[in-house]
Amino acid sequence: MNITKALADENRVRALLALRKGELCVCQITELFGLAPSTMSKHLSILFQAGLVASRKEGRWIYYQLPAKDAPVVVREALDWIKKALADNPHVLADNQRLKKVLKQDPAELCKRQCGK
Amino acid sequence: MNITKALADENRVRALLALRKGELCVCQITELFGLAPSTMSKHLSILFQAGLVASRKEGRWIYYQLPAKDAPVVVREALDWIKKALADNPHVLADNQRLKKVLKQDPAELCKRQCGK
DNA sequence: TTGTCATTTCGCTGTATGGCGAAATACGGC
DNA sequence: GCCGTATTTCGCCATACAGCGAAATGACAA
Repeated sequence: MNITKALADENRVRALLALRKGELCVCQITELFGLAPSTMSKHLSILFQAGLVASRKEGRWIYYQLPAKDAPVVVREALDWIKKALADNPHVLADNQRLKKVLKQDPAELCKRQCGK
Repeated sequence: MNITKALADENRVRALLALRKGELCVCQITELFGLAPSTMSKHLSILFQAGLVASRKEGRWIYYQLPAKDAPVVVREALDWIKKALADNPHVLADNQRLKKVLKQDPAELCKRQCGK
């Protein structure tokens, strides 16, 4: 039930799909969706509690990523389903495009800009 | 997204699992969960709009059932996932027991009792 | 047609949740 | 230690949604 509730919000699902290509720092995800850092943080925490993402600390940055292969079957199948179900969703496709641009920027500068807001 | 939202509510998921063994009339499902008929009706309508259940009219009764084999892949996989993920959920197991008792009763009498309330 | 009964729709209430900004926390650099 | 910065937590507001009962709808029976 944790999982289904976590998947009920569009932004959270889109965040999961954005992580397909590899881990992202919080400020990158925040930039990608244009939400407030506090909002994105809460979303990520909900995904984390559901076991749908893992996180890794590196200095001041926290990177979120999809869980490893040894994650529970239920989790992996949920993620597989989400990917298949929404791969051609227009929002997700647009996210892919915007993600490329975000990745081209220096994470440090992204973060600084967001703190300035 | 319709689907994930529909699966976000515990009563709706449990209703889906209750339909595994075969179709049920609205009053049977209502009896099973002890909710008001109007509440159960809304839940079923949400599941229906997500394509997660089908319905069949027989006289005054409306029977809900899991969708047929020709349902979209996304729907079938979502249902498979739900079944696997919650098969050993205590609520679901208890539902199974209560469902047996409900099925032993005459549907007509169930309905009559609920309207009386 | 009138009545009865199963289901849905409507109007309402209380709670859950997404959103933000401000304050708190955590961590590297000075 | 103290400052700057990334992230989270907290307090608040607006909206979404589950729940109910009452009224509306649809369908058989008399």
